[in-house]
Amino acid sequence: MSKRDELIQKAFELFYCHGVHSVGINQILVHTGVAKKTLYHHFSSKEALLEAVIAYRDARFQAWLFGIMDAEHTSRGVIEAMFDGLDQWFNDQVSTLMPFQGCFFVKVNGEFVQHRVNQLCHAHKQAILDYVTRRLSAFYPAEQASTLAHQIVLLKEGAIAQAYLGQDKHAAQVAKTMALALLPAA
Amino acid sequence: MSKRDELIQKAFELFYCHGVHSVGINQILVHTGVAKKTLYHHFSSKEALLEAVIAYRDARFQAWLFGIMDAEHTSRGVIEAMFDGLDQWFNDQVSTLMPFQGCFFVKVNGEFVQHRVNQLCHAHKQAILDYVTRRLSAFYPAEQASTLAHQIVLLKEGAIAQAYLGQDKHAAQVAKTMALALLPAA
DNA sequence: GAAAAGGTAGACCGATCTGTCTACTATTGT
DNA sequence: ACAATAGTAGACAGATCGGTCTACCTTTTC
Repeated sequence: MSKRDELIQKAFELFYCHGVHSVGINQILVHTGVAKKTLYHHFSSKEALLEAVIAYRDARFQAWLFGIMDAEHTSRGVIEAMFDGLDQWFNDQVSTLMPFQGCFFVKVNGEFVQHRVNQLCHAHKQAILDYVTRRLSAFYPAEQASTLAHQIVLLKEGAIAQAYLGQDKHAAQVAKTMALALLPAA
Repeated sequence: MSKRDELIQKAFELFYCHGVHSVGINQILVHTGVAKKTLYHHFSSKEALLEAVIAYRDARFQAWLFGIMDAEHTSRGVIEAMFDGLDQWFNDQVSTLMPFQGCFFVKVNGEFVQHRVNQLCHAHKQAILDYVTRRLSAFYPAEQASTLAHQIVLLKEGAIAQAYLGQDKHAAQVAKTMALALLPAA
């Protein structure tokens, strides 16, 4: 793994756990053993590093989530896979994600206002909404698929919030029950 | 309004908008016109101020939310009032709260880890869960009321997340529809 | 009318922050 | 072989951070 990737990986871990503004550049350097010059060779600023971290997490998260949903080919299967995946994430059974500490994008978004970072975080959520909408469009008319997708991503966000701040490790199952009830009885 | 309350009020506004770690003590002093000595006369540290801010927001938010729900005396009425209230909040029609910028407690919680403020933020969410559970207990058996309450607060958190980061100003209505569908047809 | 409490302005301290820079070394591609 | 690239250690600059302190003023209360 290149020094660049090491920096992104470790910066993500620290940002995810402690928050962006609480973690200094020097902390990242100590934890990686990388020289400061090297960091600023790859990234023009802490903010540039943060953007790379966001892109990294976005790619990882989408690969994981869409990966388990792609394997399903019924509307019920797609939704079940999604919330079963969340349940595994909440209970730290997904090695490719880090130990669950809420949604990285929600956390980062909360530390900035009217900033490019906010657009990137929103784009991540939009990509998931678009994916769910597209998958449901295979089973329902466009308008119904869109409505359902909005409901399901709302349940997903609610489950993440409840699992983290609400400390409810069963939140994914609660959300799953509600999500499946939304699907028309075939 | 006492200087102490002015500090709490303005600190909340700045923390809510920019995040706790992004806002310095000196910024709060400039925006209030209060002397630094006065701040440290009322609060032993920035952290003590933050705890007072959390207590302030907690009291304000609960007074608002429980106020509109207390007026209802049917299960449907209670739930409708809750999500109608959220809808007004998301669309900046609640003067006692500040312009909507997501959940303050979710944001603050995300900036700390294994810290006293995490407990305080969790306590806020727990208080809301307890209130909803208690209100529903008037209409349903204890176990059913508890299950319903968990579902309802999950929908509430999902709505807040979608309204803020998802930029969906209709999220409360989406959640409301799902919430009402959970109630047994009387 | 004296004491106590609450207030102001702002200098100051030590720590930490992001980011720059010098000087040097190792690797790699052509 | 040589130039470009990637790397090291760490001093340094300038700004900002939370927090302390001196010196002085105003209001309230007994």
